[in-house]
Amino acid sequence: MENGAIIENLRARELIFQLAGEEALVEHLSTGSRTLYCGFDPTADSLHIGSLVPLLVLRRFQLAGHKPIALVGGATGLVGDPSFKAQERQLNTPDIISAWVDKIRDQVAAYIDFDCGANSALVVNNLEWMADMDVLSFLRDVGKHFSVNAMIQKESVKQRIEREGSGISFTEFTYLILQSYDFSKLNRLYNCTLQIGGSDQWGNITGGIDLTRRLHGAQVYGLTMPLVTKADGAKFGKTETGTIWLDPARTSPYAFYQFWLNSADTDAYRFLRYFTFLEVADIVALEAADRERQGRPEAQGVLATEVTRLVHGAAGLEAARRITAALFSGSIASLSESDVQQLRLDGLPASTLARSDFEDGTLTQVLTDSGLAASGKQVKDALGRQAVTINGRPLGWDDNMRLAQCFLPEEALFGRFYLAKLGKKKYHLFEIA
RNA sequence: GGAGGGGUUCCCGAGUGGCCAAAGGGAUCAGACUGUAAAUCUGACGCGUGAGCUUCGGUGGUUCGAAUCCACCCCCCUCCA
Repeated sequence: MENGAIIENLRARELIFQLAGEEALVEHLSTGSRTLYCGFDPTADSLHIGSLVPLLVLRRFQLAGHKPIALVGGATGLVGDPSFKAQERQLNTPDIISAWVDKIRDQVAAYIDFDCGANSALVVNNLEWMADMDVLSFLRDVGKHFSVNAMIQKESVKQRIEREGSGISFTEFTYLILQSYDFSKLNRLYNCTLQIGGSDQWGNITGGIDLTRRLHGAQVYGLTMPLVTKADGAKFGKTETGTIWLDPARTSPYAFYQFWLNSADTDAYRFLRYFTFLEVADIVALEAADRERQGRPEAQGVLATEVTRLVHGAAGLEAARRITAALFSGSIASLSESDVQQLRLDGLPASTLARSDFEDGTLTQVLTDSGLAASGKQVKDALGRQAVTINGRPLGWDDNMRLAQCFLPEEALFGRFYLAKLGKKKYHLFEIA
């Protein structure tokens, strides 16, 4: 791809929300290989799929011949970004943040290429330059360039300032300045001239553009991507089981695959643009083909396949599909013993029980403890609707107290496995020790 | 430091002595319908199979009885100094 075609490409993928310095930026990108960055703050020990969009855009830029820098916010994570947050955030300890930084650095590194010559990627931590800055230098050399009048006008903090019942601490208010300083610093260190981020980062990015000009007289640019939304208005990236994380220890490849497979029709094509490297023309063709056909569209399957491979690799995808095939084909009985064991290794939720555990206790207890159900009430509700099965046999309300009859020895797969199912989509494998 | 407003179950938000496990909405879960969709309808939605148990910032108190009243404390917001 030509250096400059990247903007056109991103536009076709609907990945551009706002551009700072549009024409100049296109010109800038067309005339050489540039350095750009995106920041990722450690707010947990893993990124979630919301961060995938900017991460992949970094890679898109790299594929177009530009040099990406992934910045991990070891310093900014200590402060907390107030942008569009309704409430002040709880501060985490430096120890915790530092541990998170390590994990996120590794995670981020998987999406960009560190060994491709001149435009090899970099990962940096803003603690490198923020740690030794003293308060007075900060206030005199950096803070002096910011107008509080302008800062309180930022849309990102407006609700915190104007809304009755909320507020903002000086700490979080200062976040904008820290992130702005990052940009100017990267501009100095690596001649970084573009910052990208989610649309919520617009205020922080323009702050950095202004500061870089004031500090170094350099013209730099910004680009934001749209916030990922869902057709039904629910928050993207969350499911009943919680957030969809990139870390396979937190969200198994199977769960990850299922998440994408369950995308709404109206979202699937947009997500294909956002989260895959498929050509836009191919996505358009797929959409047209799906429209022609009756029944289930192919888009979700393609989406799940592509994104799972991207994040969890071919092996992760393989595992996810294997489980999906086994569970949704209804042919659990046809699985071999090693298949069943493989399911467990592949990330199907599982736990080990002893026969003696069935002597007393209740089914609701067992299913709740296993994590299959959130509460006994849920199990109770499902039992009343024939929505709980073990190895394919539906259980009723009467079975709740008779645990041993739910797990009959003769019904065990290979003498020791029970696959419990709650509703249509939730499974848990029990192995008898 | 002063004056005022506020902290309710995942979120928003009603509730000012018993009828309150706490309205309503959202989110979520399950069932029907389907395509492992959407929309719609139904049910659940603090915990417990159950009797029952534990909740309304915290601690004490008043009362037969408190989310509701009182005292003190903690936290948040607004204005003043």
